[in-house]
Amino acid sequence: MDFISIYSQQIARHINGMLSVEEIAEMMEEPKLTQHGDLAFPCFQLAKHMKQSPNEIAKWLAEKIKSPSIAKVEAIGPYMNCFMNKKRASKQILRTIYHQKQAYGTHQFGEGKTITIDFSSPNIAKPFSMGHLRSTVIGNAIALIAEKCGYQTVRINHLGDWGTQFGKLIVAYERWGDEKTVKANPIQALFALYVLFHEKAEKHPILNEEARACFKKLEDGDGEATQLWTWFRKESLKEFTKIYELLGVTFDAYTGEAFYNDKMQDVISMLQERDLLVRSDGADVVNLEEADLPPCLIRKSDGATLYATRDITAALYRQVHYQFDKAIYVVGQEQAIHFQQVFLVLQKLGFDWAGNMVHVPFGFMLKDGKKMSTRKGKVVLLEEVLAEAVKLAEQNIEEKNPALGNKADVAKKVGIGAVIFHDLKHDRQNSVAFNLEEMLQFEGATGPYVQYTHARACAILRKAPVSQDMVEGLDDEFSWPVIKKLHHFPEIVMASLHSYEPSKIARFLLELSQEFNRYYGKVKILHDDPHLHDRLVLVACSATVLKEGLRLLGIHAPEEM
RNA sequence: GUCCCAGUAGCUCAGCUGGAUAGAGCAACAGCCUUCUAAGCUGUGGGUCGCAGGUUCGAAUCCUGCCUGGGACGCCA
Repeated sequence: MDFISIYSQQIARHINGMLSVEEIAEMMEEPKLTQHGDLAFPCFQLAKHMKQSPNEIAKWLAEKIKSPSIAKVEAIGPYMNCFMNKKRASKQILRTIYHQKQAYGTHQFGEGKTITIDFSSPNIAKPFSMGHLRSTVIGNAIALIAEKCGYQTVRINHLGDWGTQFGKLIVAYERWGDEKTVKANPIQALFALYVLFHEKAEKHPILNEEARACFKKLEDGDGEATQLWTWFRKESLKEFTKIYELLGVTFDAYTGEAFYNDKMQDVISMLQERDLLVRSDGADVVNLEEADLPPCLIRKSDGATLYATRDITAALYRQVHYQFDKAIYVVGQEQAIHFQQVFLVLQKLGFDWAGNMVHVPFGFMLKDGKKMSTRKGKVVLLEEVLAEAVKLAEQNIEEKNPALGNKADVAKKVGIGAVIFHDLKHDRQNSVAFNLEEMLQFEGATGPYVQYTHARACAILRKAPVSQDMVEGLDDEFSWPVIKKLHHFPEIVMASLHSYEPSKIARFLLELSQEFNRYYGKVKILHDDPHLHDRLVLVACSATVLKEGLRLLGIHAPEEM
């Protein structure tokens, strides 16, 4: 049941091949105003071919079109507005959804293919800040959407557990830290040391060199440094796991940067064999001038490796290990050049699959108009924000539905859903200004609004469950906007994956909720008349799509709230 | 200096593969719960779509230049 092809085919029949069905479909528009029908075909192009005014053509052609699927075609100016046969269309749409249930919107084009998704990837020994929320929820949603499209996904948490920062941390710990403080409150203590290091290093730059030397020691397998590193990493993971559980995010691998420490030599040798490695100011780089990119640093002058070295190594490992058809990196936009460099170096090494790697950038979480800086200690902790959201949800429940059974569970789903949805409803490229008040808003265009709509639908179905599978279809003007929205879900899922934009689903859910709530306000669903059953099917289908859409964003849909 | 992203209602944002009268939410104001969950619905007010050119029958949307904000640009990640 594809409105556009039905209408396009009808038009093509009467225009003597001046335009192909595909060309017609391409021009088809969805009118902004409901009184303009379900589809609009502008006649400007035809006017050129037929050497008549578009208005005349619209008038003439509108009268020719006859199809059981189309109720009427109306010429308004140069437009031919098509009104679908609501009864017939809704019958098919509702049947499909009611029959497929949560499988509605599933695609097969990804079957047999694997996508690796590198996301979240927080730095060890630092608290999980609001800044990490974006990568985590966007990556998680993309993984869920990809799975809905048939792909097998490998979710990789490329932990920032290696690099000069550990040199800094170890130096700071040895100078100013003590075991007791760190043991008592690991992340906080380590983070304090990290911030302290940056403060001191500003006055005494020599500390930076000390840190670099210390990281080199770590890379070379120095016992004491390795012991500290192992400890720091373990404590951090414990902390992160708590957050991931709260958010409901899972990973298939926690292979961080350190994992590739003993695998990088192969890459360096490969680059040397192909004469790609060049000495420059004492460091080893790959020149990328031909692509107008700055050189990619592979090895520092002290011989230690860099971020790019590890990412290249990781890509090779992943290709061998997972044989990905596509590799996605959900990492902030400030790293765009880095990924261009990494992908290009892999291409220069002769790996064709480097063309299947894509950086999915996103905007910053801003605080006071600026990027949050971990180095200066200016962070907002995600854990605190989540706790605040859950608390607020609890208050809301107490106020609005005190009789609710499992309050704590629902509060968690609603509070956390609000935070995730707030992040995902924006275009991923846009920066998001951190605004706690806005994030904890439960009314209007929010996650709880969608959840509430779902809960409302569920409440009706509890009172009057759908009793049989037959669907006759609805032809009233109130249900039609809801049915049309439901019909769009599969294409939204696909578009959302192709553009790596979970926000498309988030906005779709808001629109669907709005249409459903309008319907709910205008029509007494449980009214006992011959259409009761079909209305209940519509409610059931709406609930299914709302729940499934939220699931794709990593958000729960409680049945009561 | 070069490159990337953004600039649309008081605020937060959709719309951007060109098409009819530029849409939501928040905030403000006015209504709607003896009837399916008011975390909802209905209505009112609010816009030189950053600026200036250009392409086109038609530009918020495409092109060029400029302005503003954010970011990136070899030994951090």
